Amino acid sequence: MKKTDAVAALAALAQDNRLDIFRLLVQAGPEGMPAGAVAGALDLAPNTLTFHFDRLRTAGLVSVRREGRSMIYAAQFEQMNALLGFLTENCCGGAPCAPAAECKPARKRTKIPA
Amino acid sequence: MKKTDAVAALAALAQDNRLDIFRLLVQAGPEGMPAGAVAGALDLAPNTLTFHFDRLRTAGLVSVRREGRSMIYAAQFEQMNALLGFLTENCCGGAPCAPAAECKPARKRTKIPA
DNA sequence: ATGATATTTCAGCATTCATTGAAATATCGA
DNA sequence: TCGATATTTCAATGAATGCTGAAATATCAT
Repeated sequence: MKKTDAVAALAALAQDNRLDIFRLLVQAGPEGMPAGAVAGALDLAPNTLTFHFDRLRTAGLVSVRREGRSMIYAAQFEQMNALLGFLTENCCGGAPCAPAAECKPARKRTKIPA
Repeated sequence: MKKTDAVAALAALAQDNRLDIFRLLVQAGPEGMPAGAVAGALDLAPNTLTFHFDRLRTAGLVSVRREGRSMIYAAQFEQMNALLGFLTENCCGGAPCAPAAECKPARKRTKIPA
């Protein structure tokens, strides 16, 4: 990851609502969740939400896909891992001191038992 | 670490010059380095530098101490580790997936051989 | 096609941010 | 004390940010 990307990702996460949004998506897993659900969960105006999604997407932290009339947003775990890697790689003047932090959710969740 | 602190730390790092400054301090180790040395290394105006140091300090990412007429700034590794912890703790919906990333530089470096 | 649902686009506004220049403060050496 | 060095403070300015409201677009059900 280049410094520019790191700054973009950090800036994207450095805002109350966006950090909430991202954490929600991270917890939702790789399948993501529709914009409306996020709006409901965090009580945000839909246009405000679009604005923040855009910033997260530009930073490569989330992806979108359309599903019917819903837009499904999902966290991009690889980008988050790259950011963690970038932050730790400059640690301790090159001496290996930090294990690379990573988050590898299961690709697809088999149906959750009720 | 509370969300507020995380946002503050992320915002502090989400800027070109400050990310450079912080990385430089991280590489300098816990003993830190004088403001002037940072200014020289990154070619920044001294007042601009003070502005950024302030932001980093408010976010708890650096500390200062006076030494003669120099102000020695040092990275606060614990705060950085707390931030990494915060980012990974919300990973994977609570499932343990990421080892806590940490950076623990030696407290004091014994004289470096020439 | 029509109306309803889901989301985005656009214009505007107050706030915050990063930088600059000039002046102030603190410490050291002679 | 005087001058030099190191850093901070203050005021000003242009740019970016986050939010709001109104209108546009896309999809679905009938």
